[in-house]
Amino acid sequence: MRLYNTLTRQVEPFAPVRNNTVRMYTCGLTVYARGHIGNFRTFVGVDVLRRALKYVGGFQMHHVMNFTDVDDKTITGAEKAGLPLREYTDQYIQAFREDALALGIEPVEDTPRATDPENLQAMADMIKQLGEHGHTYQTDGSIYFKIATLPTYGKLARLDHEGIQAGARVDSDEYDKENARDFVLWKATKPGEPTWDVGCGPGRPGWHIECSAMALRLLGESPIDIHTGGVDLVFPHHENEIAQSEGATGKEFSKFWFHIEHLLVDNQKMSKSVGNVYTVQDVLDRGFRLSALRYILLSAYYRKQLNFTWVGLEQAEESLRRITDFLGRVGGLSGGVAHVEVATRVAEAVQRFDAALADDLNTAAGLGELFDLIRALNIAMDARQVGEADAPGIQAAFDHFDQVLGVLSLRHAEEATPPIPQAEIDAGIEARQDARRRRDFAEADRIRQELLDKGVILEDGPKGTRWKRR
RNA sequence: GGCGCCGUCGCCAAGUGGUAAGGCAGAGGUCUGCAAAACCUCCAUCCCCGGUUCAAAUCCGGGCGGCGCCUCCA
Repeated sequence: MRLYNTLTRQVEPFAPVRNNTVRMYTCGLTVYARGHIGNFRTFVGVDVLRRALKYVGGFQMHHVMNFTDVDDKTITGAEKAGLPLREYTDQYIQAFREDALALGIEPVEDTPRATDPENLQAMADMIKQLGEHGHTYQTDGSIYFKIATLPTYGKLARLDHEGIQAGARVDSDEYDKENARDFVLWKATKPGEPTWDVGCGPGRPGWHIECSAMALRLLGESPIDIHTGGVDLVFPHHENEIAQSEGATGKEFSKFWFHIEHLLVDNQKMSKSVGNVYTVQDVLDRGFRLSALRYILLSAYYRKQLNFTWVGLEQAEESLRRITDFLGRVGGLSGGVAHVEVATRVAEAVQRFDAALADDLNTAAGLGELFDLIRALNIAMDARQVGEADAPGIQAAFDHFDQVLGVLSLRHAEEATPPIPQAEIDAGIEARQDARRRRDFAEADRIRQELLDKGVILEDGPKGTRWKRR
């Protein structure tokens, strides 16, 4: 398996440093609001990485994804809502879990929260360690990381430090720093803010320290194998995580840095001021299924910006329909022996699919292989060169594709939920069959239209009539 | 201002030196009570201009256009 590494700006062969288990950390959501579809591009992208490592690479996973449940936004939000911080962030964590599930994102092994006592303790320990190594200083009860003490600072982002220093838009925090590039590890208590005293003086953690501390606490000794997140985290977040972790341990923090490009809406980054922020719920409200959203996210290379449009969602619906229709056709095969040619063609497709995914997660090329196989098998089925005995092998191949893509099973679950009671559909199909036998086609068409209006499409095939969701 | 990415058919999107995958949409046909689905056929020379090469969408230079990062941010 080969992956692009932001640290080296190159595609490199990947293997876990320790044994067969990949130790991976993902910077999760800051839970001050419901996650938007841009957030979920990242999380679906990470999910595909995770699945590819498991099902193509054959590795085990120890995957940590955190929730940032304390920062300026969560504190302000909780205050506005009149809720305790923990209670306020709970609701968005819950919402994230629901959205993630609905998008077919596999649960990860650990989902720590910054304010869990053991994590705050780990942060304090790391800050102490940094102090012992001479990387910190204090001002007014806050503790800062002194970048000048770490010569390798900037190796990930490769930014022009002089430029940062001279820039007018540097951190406008009220906290005093010796140097604009320095960043805060622990913020001294301010009136009305939540505060913890775990050995760094009363206060709350800076943003970056939580990820360093939780990653090493849960994944063990560095280097970990992969650290992931959205591109916008490269600087300063990930750069600072490296500074903290490597400053504290003296060892490399992570072998691979994996970043997912932004989802754009209307060709722009989503932002509240532009008014182009959509949530998972918004997609549902427009009558789309989340399998279509996941499909869109899968249809482009993760390192390229992806422009989200509603037209694109419609196209994704249709593409997905082609796959599920094909699978339905395979499921309806009857009679006939197994064909060697079919098995060979299927094996070829699986092999190519895996190769595409192993090549830095080329899901678009993988989908291309999948559709090529569909065409080939459709032609073969028309020529009656595919038998019922071939079906399990074909099914197994698509199950494999979907272990990585995670979109067909999602679609299946959606399809299985009828828009109207199953009995009503069955009754309609039955009544229509009667009408057709009587050659009362007007009545047959009326019934079909009636069901269509209720969101059920009927299709007549050799094995009778089947239905699917509109 | 600094750094970086991108520009491939109407739309989406692979391909990064050997003569343009795939999906959606569209046109014609086969099949069907009619549909739907499926199948067949058709549908691009890769933003522009130079250069390197036997050979470039793919490499180099210069334009034009879009986006992102440099500040909280997926």
